[in-house]
Amino acid sequence: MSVRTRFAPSPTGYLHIGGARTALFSYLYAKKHGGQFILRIEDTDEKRTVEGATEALMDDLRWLGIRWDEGPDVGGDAGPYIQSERRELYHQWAHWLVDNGHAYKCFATAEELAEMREAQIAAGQQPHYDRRYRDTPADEVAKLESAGREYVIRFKMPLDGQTVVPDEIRGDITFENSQLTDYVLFKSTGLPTYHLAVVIDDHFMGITHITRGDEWVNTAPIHVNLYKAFGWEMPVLAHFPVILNPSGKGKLSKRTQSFQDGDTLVLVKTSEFQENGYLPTALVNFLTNIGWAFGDDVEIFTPEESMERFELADINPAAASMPYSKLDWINNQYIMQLTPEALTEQLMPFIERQNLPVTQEQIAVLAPVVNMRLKRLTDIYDQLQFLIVDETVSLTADRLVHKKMGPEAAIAAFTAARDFISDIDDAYFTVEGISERLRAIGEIHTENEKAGPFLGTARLALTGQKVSPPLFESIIAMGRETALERLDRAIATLSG
RNA sequence: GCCCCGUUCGUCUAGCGGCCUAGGACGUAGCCCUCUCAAGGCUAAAACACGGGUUCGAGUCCCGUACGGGGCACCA
Repeated sequence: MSVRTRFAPSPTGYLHIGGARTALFSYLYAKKHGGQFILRIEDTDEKRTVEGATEALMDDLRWLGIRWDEGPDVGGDAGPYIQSERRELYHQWAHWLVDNGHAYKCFATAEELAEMREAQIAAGQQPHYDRRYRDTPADEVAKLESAGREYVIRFKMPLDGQTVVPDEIRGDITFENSQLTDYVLFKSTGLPTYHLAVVIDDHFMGITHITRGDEWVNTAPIHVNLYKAFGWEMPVLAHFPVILNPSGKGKLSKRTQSFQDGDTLVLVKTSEFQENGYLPTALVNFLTNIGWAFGDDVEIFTPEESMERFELADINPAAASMPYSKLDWINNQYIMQLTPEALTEQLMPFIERQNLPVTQEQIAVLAPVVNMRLKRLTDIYDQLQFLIVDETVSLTADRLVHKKMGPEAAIAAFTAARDFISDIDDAYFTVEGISERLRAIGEIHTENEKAGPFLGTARLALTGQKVSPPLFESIIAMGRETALERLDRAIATLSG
């Protein structure tokens, strides 16, 4: 039988980075075995369902390159893939459980339950449902029902003994049944709770491996007992460790927090990563490295490569925090792998978004030399600074004179450079065409015949910055006119 | 509080009883390269939470303690 896994988010907002990793691991595992990866939307909580969230979730998954074989948009033989469209099925099986003695109707009202909890707490007990309707006689139930009383359907959990949850990552986890109670399977609203829906859907969708975050470990005994009650074969279970805040304190927040630099940044929805200049390929690589390792000391790899080795049993069960600085490094590695053309293409939307006065041609000139300077695509803004604002206007003479050159030599060098750039043919106004000569000019006019000092002041004169992208590329990017204008200004400043 | 899970450099991890004087990566520091900044190369500092067992031998197995995380809804 082929492996089938699923990712089953609730449509309550954007894809959380932890959810993205859960989806990714599930996807990798299915694909490693040539199986299917299914997307299912769990919208049984009407109050929390957010309009448009399903589309947003799918967009985020697509952006990451995670493709599902069956799902709400593409369909499939086991559909529908949205739980709210499967009400009949849940209703039918919930009542099957009641009819077969595995579940019962509970007529307790919310106030009644609240009262019960208060009393338990006052008595120093753990608050828990006291199974008050578990053994209500059939005629009594019928009476309550015909009186129009609302009810939920609760599962008859075993009263004693143990339930063993076999987990692919952690091994067998044993729970004392006396610690558990009769959970609600079917709400008075006519919709199932997660526990009922997940078991029914996973069964009828032929899911072979249930993969999910480990916040579900404690409720897994319900699922195990439900499978037993239904007489269905239990899929393999794997609970992934949670991702912690960068500080290592607490679960990565679900709230959208503002993007901060350094260790404190906490990002949530995937599109936030996109907006902040991360490549999906890099993010996927990064995420795969949390809780799982490629092996052989390899850090950079494609999803296809990781698929060959990916095993659920190899996942590290310990919670991990997000190593964001490593994300930046990986992102930079992927940016450097891009061809200049591909990088230019990635960069242009960021230029357009900010409405910067920079052309695609200029980006293309700089792409090959700024790629290793970009941790994030948004770092391009810093690199482009000299094209966006002209800071050379505020330069003073003393800043344009290097101590190894002196004022005379500086003027001579700048003049030579100006004349050269002014006279050169268009065909030679290229990085190759100008670099050798400009370097030579620097060497001639400097004490120790090193080009460094002149190139440093030239950088300042031409970009207005002490730090800039490589000088020759910057000159070509700004164009002859701008370069001459700025050199003239420098010469005037030095002469004045 | 109760129940589950976890604990290797600051962080992500390798390690599945002897190959470990504990390996890699990020980050940090230094050096080299160099037109600045990067990138790249080299080097350095940096960890088996603690206490008991088991064993000829424990980072690796068992128990306890501490700490961390998760869960205790008609939410998922």
